[in-house]
Amino acid sequence: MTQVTGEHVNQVPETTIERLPVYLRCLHEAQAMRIPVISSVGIAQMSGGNAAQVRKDLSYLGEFGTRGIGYEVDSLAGHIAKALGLTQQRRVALVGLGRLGSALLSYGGFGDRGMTWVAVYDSDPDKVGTPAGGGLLVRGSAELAATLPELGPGIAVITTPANAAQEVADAIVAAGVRSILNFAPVTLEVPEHVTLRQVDLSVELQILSFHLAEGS
Amino acid sequence: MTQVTGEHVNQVPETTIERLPVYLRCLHEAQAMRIPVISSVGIAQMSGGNAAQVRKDLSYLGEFGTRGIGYEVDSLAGHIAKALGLTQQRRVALVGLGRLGSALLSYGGFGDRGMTWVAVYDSDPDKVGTPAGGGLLVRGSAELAATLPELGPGIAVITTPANAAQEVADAIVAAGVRSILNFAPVTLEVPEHVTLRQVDLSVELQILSFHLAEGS
DNA sequence: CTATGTGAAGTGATTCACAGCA
DNA sequence: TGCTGTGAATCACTTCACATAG
Repeated sequence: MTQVTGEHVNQVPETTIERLPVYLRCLHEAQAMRIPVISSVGIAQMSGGNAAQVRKDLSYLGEFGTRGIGYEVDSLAGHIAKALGLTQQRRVALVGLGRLGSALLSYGGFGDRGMTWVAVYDSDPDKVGTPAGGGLLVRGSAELAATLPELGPGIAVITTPANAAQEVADAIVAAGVRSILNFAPVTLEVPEHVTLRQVDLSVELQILSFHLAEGS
Repeated sequence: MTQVTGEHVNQVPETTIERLPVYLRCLHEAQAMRIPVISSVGIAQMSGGNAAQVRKDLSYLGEFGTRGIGYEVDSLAGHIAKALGLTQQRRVALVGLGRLGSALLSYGGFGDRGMTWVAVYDSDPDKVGTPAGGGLLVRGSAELAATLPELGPGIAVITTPANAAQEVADAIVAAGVRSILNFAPVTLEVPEHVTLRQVDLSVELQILSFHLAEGS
């Protein structure tokens, strides 16, 4: 399940925003294959979408293609990365160093593209002070309110147990963080101006279960 | 990012299906708080949604409420669970026992509600034969085609590296699995009749990054 | 002749607003 | 009176189809 709240007189539709990172990944694959130019049909095939939609999505960002030719891969990747705000490093904090939190930290996939971990918090005293990866030491959750503001992350990831998540979210918001990615299976309440995305693994499985039940 | 493909002369809209597990979670919370009856407004508050939408969503499944009163919590939870196919145990296989795969296995959250792990595969020979949790031993990925059909999972979860995911998906589909939850950051191609959901952590962060860039 | 960019049409989901019922 | 269930209205996204440019 994904959910977004936040400021909205959206120029670009939310559904388009959700596809842009996928297009970007396809363009990086094309770069790796030394493909210099790609058409909307090509992007659609790689991303599992539809060519008209690719064109409309890209048109929200500007006019990057050449009629009769297609899109120059490097240039288009640059434009999408810029639209996504990936040209500046994004500072990200993690709260909750359980198995899932550890997995995210060690996952190089987004360590790469403009995302930098700047802090890791956990409430377990045994973990506090130990290395968390990336040269970071685990901080105690009690320190969160005191230390997060100066670290200045734009994004915080919550991987705490469900019962701690709202309290953590409140502290994160109070520290000025404007975007939250929550993996805890609870509905968080955040102010209007905070963007919240919810990823719930149990919800995903239940959706698949529905389709199995329906499928026969 | 989430994506669904599959058979569709959908009675129930996909967006509704995505909210049902959330409503179910709220009802379980209400049960834990010994609340016997809840209104659409109450469910909306707990789930972060809107009351009219809650009513419309539930109306796709049947007429479970009492006018002037609301919904009986236990009964509604039962109806939603049934609609989601959670009254029967769902057999789930995991492919790729890295950090993320391990985290999912150990996450009790869905071990509970109608989901049972029936097999774990990994390509690392050092892991094969070792205990994976829940009394399961890790099997080699090479065995997948031979052993998965008789284990008969309805759902498979892919947590392999990106470059292995399509091959794994092909084997899974060939083994008769009809629902796939993919965490590998690639666009998978699956036949029409297979339901695919994609969870990409990097994509989620990039979406949040967009909103930061836009927000000021 | 090819492929983009985009109004217009079509489709689907959300919200409204109220009839129906306890 | 209070709250559900639901047509009707609204809003948003997708798809079509073609003018436009190379």
